[in-house]
Amino acid sequence: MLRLSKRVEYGLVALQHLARRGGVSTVREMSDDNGISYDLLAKIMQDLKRDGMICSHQGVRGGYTLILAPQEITLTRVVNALEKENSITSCTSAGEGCTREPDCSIKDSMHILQGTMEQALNSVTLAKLL
Amino acid sequence: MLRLSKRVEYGLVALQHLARRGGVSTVREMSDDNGISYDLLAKIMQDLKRDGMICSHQGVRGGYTLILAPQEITLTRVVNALEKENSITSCTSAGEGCTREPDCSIKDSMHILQGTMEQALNSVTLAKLL
DNA sequence: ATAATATAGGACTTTTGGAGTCCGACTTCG
DNA sequence: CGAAGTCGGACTCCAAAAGTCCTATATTAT
Repeated sequence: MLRLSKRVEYGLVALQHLARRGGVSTVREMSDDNGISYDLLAKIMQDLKRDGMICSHQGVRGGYTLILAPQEITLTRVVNALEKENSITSCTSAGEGCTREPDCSIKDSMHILQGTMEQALNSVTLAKLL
Repeated sequence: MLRLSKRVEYGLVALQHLARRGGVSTVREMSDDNGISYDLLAKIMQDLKRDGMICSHQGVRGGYTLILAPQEITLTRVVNALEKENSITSCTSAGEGCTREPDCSIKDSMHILQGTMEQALNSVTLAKLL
């Protein structure tokens, strides 16, 4: 369907929340404010933290904080942080590879397309979503 | 996963086949040559025909023919012909609508993103895949 | 100390859409 | 007529996404 996953969608909502308010926000606060499953968002925040765009503080008065400038956070980065695969076809996936080998007729074309898409995702930053 | 569906992938392979060879090709010929399920490709060709980019001839010596110039066939058009939905999020879908209404904070942003993606898909034509 | 609040994360179930199959009908040419 | 095509509905199957549940660990306020 060529659709962003809910994980990415929720991740963007949360990042937007952090950027707009500044400082520390808890998962509970963000999930309640935006009608997102708490458990699901909690996992997403962990992934975003692993990437390094936010940091966490455990315990009472804890939560998450944005540590990169919104201009620095591209959609490509968010997608890569929250999804295992992001290749446009199996042809362009390192893990899978083209099933029509060795005579796949569109492999080269798909690599070009892959680049075009990544360029599009790269042109969108969190700053543009505020 | 932000991946093109197999329907679109197979559709592109078939369109490329038609463009390269010219004239009439049967589904059997295209499916055998490219290792694609016959039944699946048959449905795809019907959808491409409904769109108007190819025409069909039934009966013996029948098959499909490309009736538009490769430069005229954009990826957007192929995707629209082969997939019911192509909106980047439910927010940007006419049929679904945003579930975080009426206070969805990313709806506007997603429409911008939607435009960016369509622009990327529009920049790729069948002519570039030959 | 301890209770409350928060993240960390494994394991699981449910839901959904894509992918693929099967079968019967209709059409056309030789 | 019969072979070779497209046409199209109605399925099954499967993997990935989406969502849930539960326990552990860390931190702070009292």
